[in-house]
Amino acid sequence: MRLSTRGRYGLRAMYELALHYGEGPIPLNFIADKQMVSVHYLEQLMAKLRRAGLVVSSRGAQGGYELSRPPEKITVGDVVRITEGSFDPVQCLSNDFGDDDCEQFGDCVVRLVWKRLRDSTNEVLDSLNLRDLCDGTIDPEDTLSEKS
Amino acid sequence: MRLSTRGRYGLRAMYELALHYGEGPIPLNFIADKQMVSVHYLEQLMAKLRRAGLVVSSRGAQGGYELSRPPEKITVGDVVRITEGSFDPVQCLSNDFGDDDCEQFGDCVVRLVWKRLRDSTNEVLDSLNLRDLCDGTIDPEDTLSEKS
DNA sequence: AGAATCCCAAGTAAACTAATCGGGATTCCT
DNA sequence: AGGAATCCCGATTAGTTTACTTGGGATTCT
Repeated sequence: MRLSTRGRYGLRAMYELALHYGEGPIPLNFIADKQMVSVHYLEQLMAKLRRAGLVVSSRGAQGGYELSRPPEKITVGDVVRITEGSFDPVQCLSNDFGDDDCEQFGDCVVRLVWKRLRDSTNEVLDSLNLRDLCDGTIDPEDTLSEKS
Repeated sequence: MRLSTRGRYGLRAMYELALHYGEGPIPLNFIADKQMVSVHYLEQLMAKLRRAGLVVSSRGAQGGYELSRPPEKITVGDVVRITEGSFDPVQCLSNDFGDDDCEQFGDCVVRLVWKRLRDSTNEVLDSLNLRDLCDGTIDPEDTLSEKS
């Protein structure tokens, strides 16, 4: 249950883009410098995020990446689901898994456990958006912050 | 963010032991048959659980494994943390990670996200014990069941 | 004695991770 | 027009992890 660098770098990159939202395209080498990651590796992550429609890119000099919509419209879950893959802890929770693929699909007790785990993961990560990260108002103690 | 077979088989094995709690030692081949897993592979998982004190073993004929305490005293989190490893999604959340190991340790925004993720994971998995699994009273819709 | 079981350590094929490498296609700026 | 800056794409690779398998030894019951 460890996040890969894809999810970590991906979110950090998106956080950086959120900080500079509205300032035009930000080149990857700017982000790479801040994070000590190779531009090439970041490119792979950004390609995924671009195909998913979370960022738009402009090529050529003065080009770069920017968020496709305002930071408050992009949740942490949006980002991590793309870069890291879905949160389904087990295969039998994914959409393309049929009843026939596991003989005890219907009444599998442990499956309910993994379902809860997935749901709570989605809930936590979707309760935070990129604006929240920029504002720095996340309470480290709260698990699920109630936004008043 | 996918669970390995260790966490899945481990919990299923413990669920099986919980179902037969009080009936004396259950041999591994009984569990292996039900789960279509090799006895040898299960042995590796049970070794971890035994070293962690969650099960006790008896050797020789008529031997096997049994829970070291009643099912309601063992949470799903207890089991999965042992077989799967801790839930720290990133290294900088683990105990042996010092402030010096990451220059922005103190005021790292994304780290707060991963912290929340870890806390909610622990919360969900510790809210269920092996007795709950046996009772079959888990509501598939609830993320965190309130036991009344 | 012999069967059933747990115990331990090593080996292994396949997949995955985290990159790196090399080059091509656009676009801006002068 | 030329050159620099940038994104874009696909291949390769070293290292790690996963999910086992193999082979045997120790203990206990009958």
